[in-house]
Amino acid sequence: MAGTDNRRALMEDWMLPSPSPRTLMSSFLNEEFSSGPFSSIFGDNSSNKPQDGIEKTKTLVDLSVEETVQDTKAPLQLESNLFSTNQKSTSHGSLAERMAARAGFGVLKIDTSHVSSSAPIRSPVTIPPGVSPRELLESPVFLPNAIAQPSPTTGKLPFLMPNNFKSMISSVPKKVEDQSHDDCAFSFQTILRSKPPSFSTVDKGLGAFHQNQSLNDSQQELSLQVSTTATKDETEENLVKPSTCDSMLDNDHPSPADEQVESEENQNGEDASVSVIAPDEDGYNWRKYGQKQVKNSEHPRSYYKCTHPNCPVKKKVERSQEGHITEIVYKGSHSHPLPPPNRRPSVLSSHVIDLQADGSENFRSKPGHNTETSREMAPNDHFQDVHSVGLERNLSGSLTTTEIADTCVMESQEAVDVSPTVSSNEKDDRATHGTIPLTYGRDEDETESKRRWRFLPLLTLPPMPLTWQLWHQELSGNLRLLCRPQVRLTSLMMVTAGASMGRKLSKEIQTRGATINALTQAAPCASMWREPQMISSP
DNA sequence: AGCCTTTGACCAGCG
DNA sequence: TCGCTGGTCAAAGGC
Repeated sequence: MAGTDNRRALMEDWMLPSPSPRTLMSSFLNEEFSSGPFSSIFGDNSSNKPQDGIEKTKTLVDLSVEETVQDTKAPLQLESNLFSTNQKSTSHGSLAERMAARAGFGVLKIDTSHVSSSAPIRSPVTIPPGVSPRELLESPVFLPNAIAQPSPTTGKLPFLMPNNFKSMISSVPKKVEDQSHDDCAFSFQTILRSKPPSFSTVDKGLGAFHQNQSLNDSQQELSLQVSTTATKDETEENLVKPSTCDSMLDNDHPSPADEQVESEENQNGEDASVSVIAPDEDGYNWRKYGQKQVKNSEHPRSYYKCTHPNCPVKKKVERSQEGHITEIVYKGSHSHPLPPPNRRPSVLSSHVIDLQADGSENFRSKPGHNTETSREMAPNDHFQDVHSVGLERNLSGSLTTTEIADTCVMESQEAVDVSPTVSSNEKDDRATHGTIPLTYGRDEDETESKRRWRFLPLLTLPPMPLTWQLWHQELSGNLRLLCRPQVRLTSLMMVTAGASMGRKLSKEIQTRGATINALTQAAPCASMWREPQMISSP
């Protein structure tokens, strides 16, 4: 990985007024998001339930849809696709429409030449037609109810990215054709994801977001999230089913149900944001204490307990043979805050990237929603869910289009100070969790940590600095990655690589929580990747 | 050494 | 009471 200096240099470069891409994106996003009714997309989930009294929450994630991935031929058409997609995927389009469109798969290419003056940047991400950028942005993580999709590959998605960012990743399933490419050739395709039902409120809130970006953003975000939240069942269990996403994403998905999702919950019910996270990666530490083949299920059910002392939370996870999570059920509420990312055992820690400082779990969410359940339920978690986890939340649910559209600028501070009401402890906690967005190095000093990071719009958004999680790996070596910058830009990407490279990357990602840098190095072809822009805080 | 996973056995609820 | 089923325990082993 490039040293910090290098990184910085890159960042600076990035900061150079070469906004074209960004501008495009912004305008694009603005248009897209501002105009479109989110509610339609997300559906109503606005129901907020107090989670406190809930003992069990069931989040159902339907991931059946997988992203429709175009073949790798179009791998580099990311930006263009996005744009094209936009057109098609106006926010107005119904899901069905989008899906239908998707079936058509015509990938448009965008002429990026004007986007980025610098070299021939090929956009790594390809978005299938019919898919709106919004969808992309709304990665599974955003699924309302915690629909998170875990990574089929590992079964566990680190949702948090520990140190560096908190990026959580959700996974997205999808099928991709096998195409083996040179190791060097990586293409990213964005994966589509379903939208969570619950984002309606978000939509409404978006406008507001745009208007207020500043400090209040975080708060707004919170409120939005809260409102959006979710959908928790009255039931006490949270069931997460991946199928939704899958279905949305791809029809072809071979796997049965699919992929799992993760749910993060907010106590507030933000499920939405909830991102769909891999169950294992909800940020909490879990210990498997049993596995059983249940009668009416094709998949074995695994039983997990939260490893925190005295924490009664348990979860049941069903995975397909492929390792995809088909259902996640959380029971109980956490009696403790999310563990700091760096403390998290294996899974979490493994995700940590060298560069990362403290990640947030957000992405951790995984469990969703954090478990939504857990969050929802656990009083203590509230905060975390909403705030500290902040990141998670932000990413997942809260990320409104606004953020994205508006250059996605986040301040770490903002992230931290999501709410004035947050106690210092909570703040600390969040910080620990990595709620603070985009901090690159653990070592970073405050000054640095206080800097703002500017994220480029999704299309232009350079994956590099972002932490990506491996969602799934195809036999061919293709990787599905989920990226959730704190900004909430959640995106799924497909990396097309030769089998050998794919394995290599996969390992890297799984064991270390690959950073974009790592990917970049591995895939020189992905010249498009750029680090996010970091700007000094005012 | 500690933590986690695996896995067969055990327990409890229900019809 | 019995059998089925889901959930949990706990020993063994791995990392």
